[in-house]
Amino acid sequence: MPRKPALSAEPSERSDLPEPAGTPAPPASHQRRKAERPSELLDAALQLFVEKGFAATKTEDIARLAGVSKGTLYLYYTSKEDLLREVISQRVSTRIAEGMARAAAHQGSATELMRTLLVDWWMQTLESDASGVFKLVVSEVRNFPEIAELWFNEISQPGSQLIGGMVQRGIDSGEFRQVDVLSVVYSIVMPLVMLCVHRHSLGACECPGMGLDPQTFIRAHIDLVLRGISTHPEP
Amino acid sequence: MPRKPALSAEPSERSDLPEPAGTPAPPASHQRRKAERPSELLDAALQLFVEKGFAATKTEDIARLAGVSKGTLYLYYTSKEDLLREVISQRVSTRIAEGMARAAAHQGSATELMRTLLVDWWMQTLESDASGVFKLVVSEVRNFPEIAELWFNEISQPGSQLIGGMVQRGIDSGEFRQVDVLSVVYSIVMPLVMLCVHRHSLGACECPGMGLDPQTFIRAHIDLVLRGISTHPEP
Amino acid sequence: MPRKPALSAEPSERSDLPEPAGTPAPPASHQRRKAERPSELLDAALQLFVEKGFAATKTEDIARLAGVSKGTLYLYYTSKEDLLREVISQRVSTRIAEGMARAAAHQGSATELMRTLLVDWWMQTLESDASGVFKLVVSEVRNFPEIAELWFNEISQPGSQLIGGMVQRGIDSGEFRQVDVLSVVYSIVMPLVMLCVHRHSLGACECPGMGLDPQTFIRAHIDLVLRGISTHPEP
Amino acid sequence: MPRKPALSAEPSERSDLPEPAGTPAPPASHQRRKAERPSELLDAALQLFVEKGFAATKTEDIARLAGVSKGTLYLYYTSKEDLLREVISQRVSTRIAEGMARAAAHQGSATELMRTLLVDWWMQTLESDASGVFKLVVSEVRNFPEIAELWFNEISQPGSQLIGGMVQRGIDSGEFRQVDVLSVVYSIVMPLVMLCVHRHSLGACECPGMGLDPQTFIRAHIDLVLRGISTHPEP
DNA sequence: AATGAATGAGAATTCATTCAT
DNA sequence: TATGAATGAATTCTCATTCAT
Repeated sequence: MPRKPALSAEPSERSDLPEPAGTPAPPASHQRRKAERPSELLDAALQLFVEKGFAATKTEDIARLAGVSKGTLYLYYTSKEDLLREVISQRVSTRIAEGMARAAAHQGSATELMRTLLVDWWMQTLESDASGVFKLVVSEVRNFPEIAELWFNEISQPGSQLIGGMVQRGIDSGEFRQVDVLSVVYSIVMPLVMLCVHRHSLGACECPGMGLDPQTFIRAHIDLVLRGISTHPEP
Repeated sequence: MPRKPALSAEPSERSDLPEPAGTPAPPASHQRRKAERPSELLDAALQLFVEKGFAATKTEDIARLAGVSKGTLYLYYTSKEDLLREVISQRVSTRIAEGMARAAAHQGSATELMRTLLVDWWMQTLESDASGVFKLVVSEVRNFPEIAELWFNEISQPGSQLIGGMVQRGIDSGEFRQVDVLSVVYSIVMPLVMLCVHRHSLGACECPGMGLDPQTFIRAHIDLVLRGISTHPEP
Repeated sequence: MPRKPALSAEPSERSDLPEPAGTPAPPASHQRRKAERPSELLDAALQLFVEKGFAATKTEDIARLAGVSKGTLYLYYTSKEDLLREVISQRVSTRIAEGMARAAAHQGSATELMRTLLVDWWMQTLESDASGVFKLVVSEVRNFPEIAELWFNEISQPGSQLIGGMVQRGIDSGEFRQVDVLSVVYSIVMPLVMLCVHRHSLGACECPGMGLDPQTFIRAHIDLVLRGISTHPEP
Repeated sequence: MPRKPALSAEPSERSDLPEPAGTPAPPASHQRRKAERPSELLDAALQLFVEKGFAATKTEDIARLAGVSKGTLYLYYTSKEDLLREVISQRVSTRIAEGMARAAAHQGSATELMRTLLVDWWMQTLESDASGVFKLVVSEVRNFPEIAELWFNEISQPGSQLIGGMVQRGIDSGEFRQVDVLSVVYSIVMPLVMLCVHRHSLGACECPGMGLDPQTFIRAHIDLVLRGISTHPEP
């Protein structure tokens, strides 16, 4: 029933824009649409679920936002809940994989790795749609136990391993003190997760805001933690 | 038919009966009930709103949990949304006031003040029902702009002032470096807010959990920050 | 890029090429299929309508059961209701014609004719798909007045004439008493119709069943009636 | 929100008219209605299910026919299917019990008993709403296995026992030949069930009809069977 | 002719709110 | 005040039918 979405969350998605002449015609619109629908629906669903919450989102609005009719949604997903599941598991997993690849490829010091990787990764995440998933999960887990499972298996656990691995590397190399790894991971991650959550809740309101830009905050936060665990804190 | 205008949750609600002058008159049991109804309804509403979210909570469930009938709820609150408003503004404000009083009374160093006050306050908050309000606000602000207002005026702003004041005190006294106060406030608060949010979302699931107890985390987190801003970090 | 229209499983679909003149050209297998489509659709529709009822049957299921796609169904029938009409009028009429032919050809006594013809005819009907039509008509006439017309003109009336004719023959020959012909016809037919209906309703359930095989029942029933109207009942 | 004026199909319902003075007021309308609702809904549901079939009946129509709103139906029955179940088990069981009581009380011959009891019972059944249940069951069993169970346990089995008992009584007393009891039961019952089914399907159409009145048919049918199994058939 | 993606009217069910008691 | 039966707008999901390919 649900079509396996099958395509990336990547950009350059959906050009209704006229193709440069000479380019072979795009695949027959019928077929092309079919291939893109699932992803378009997922985008629409994510946006609305994050903004309004699952229960307050109408399937018809998702469909309209994706540019299709009510019925079409059910050609690709069996239910609103199915859509919720897919939205969550599709949008973060790939990002985690990317992070792991980058960490594995890194040559320099743990401190350096963390400073660049964490800042980059979280900045990109924060600015992408994926950041909304954090708010969504936080808001809805208790209503859908299945989400908790998804979260731990596909996101929390691999994520902890990724960051914990970097901390451990620093301990082993003598850069960091003999801290409790897991505790540090949470100290690092929680404010950043919160930043994502914030962006889609209070941060999305007219109101004052927290008065500093995210990049500055992320950088400062990472520095703070690194200084906290470093064996040679810079003055 | 004009709805009773959503009176406050305060006791001594509208006794048209003249109190016997001077006599404290222990309230008759059903009188007492009557006086407590609003608060019981608020407790029930908070619990369910936090657990299921606003849209997914049924007014009937709130009423049942508070031990009254559906209709009764509407004698005290004009609508489900009214209940949401009240729930949010009632449960955190008092706690903030307490914190400010305690901070004002403190004599010793800023470091000392922060270490004790923040740990105590957040531990108590985390363990009380009030912690749920954080999750509730995070989940629902975007649907109810009014909540954002409540939040900033009654919670965020006074809270920032409380903590920012302590940081500033430390800077003035030379205990802390010349850091950006607001940035530090956020570094302090965000993980703690997140802890509250977490407790009512992923933390409420069966799943592994974050592996460390809250008190330890709070203490470690405050220490980390203090070390980060201190002019004389302990080794 | 127009997708090759996903042709049916059949090869060499659709030859626009002129057939070699003069050659009788045994119908290409796909030609045969094409010719049989309507009948296959009717079979599928009958089966599902009888089993689930008209309203609860999905056109897509009919199409699938007939081995074609949803759209194809509409190339042969204008609507689901059209299919219902056709299903009813096609499957019983032929059987009635057969019965009339056989009755006309018969030489012996009315008793003998009825004993053989009725038993044979109803056994064959009961075991064929046609038996389902009785259940279908019974279940759906009230929703489709048109069906009532079909029923009376094409089935009920000719059928009554067929059986009534045999009874009258027996009265005329002195084999039967001066009974009311129509009344006898109904006494004969109703249990047999009921047998068909039963086969497709309660008789199709797991449950105990009526404990006697149809042939025995039919035989016994006919005997009972014949004995009832006979001028010389066998002891 | 306009209150449904709540008039039932019943006459003299809802008397805004002044009650005759001195008459004790009818039970509080609120309460009285609550007590009658389930039965009114069942009546409405039976009528529509029998006429249109389960799938083609709209819950809203049932509600309207019962004089209530859509939502009210769900205060009494959990679903349309629940209504179907109840409709079937409530309307025939009582009639069977009545029949059994009467049979048990009978003193005279089996022949006499059957002639009077069967004719009476089936005439009453045929003319009551209960007759519709037969059509309903026949049309819907295959979609709802649960109905088959209900049918066998609450209707078919006790019914067979009731009639079979009478036949057996006649055999024991020498009135009837040594026939196969069950077979006779079916010969008796099937045309009568069919009569009920017929009344709510083809019999409800404008069309010619079967040309004889039910009472005559029932009488003739019973006579026919009795003559068929009697040891001393009257000429 | 055949396909199957898309549509949208329609049906079952839920739930905030009202109001007679 | 308190109750809970009743309401009906709103929401999810289905399915007959259409139509571009």
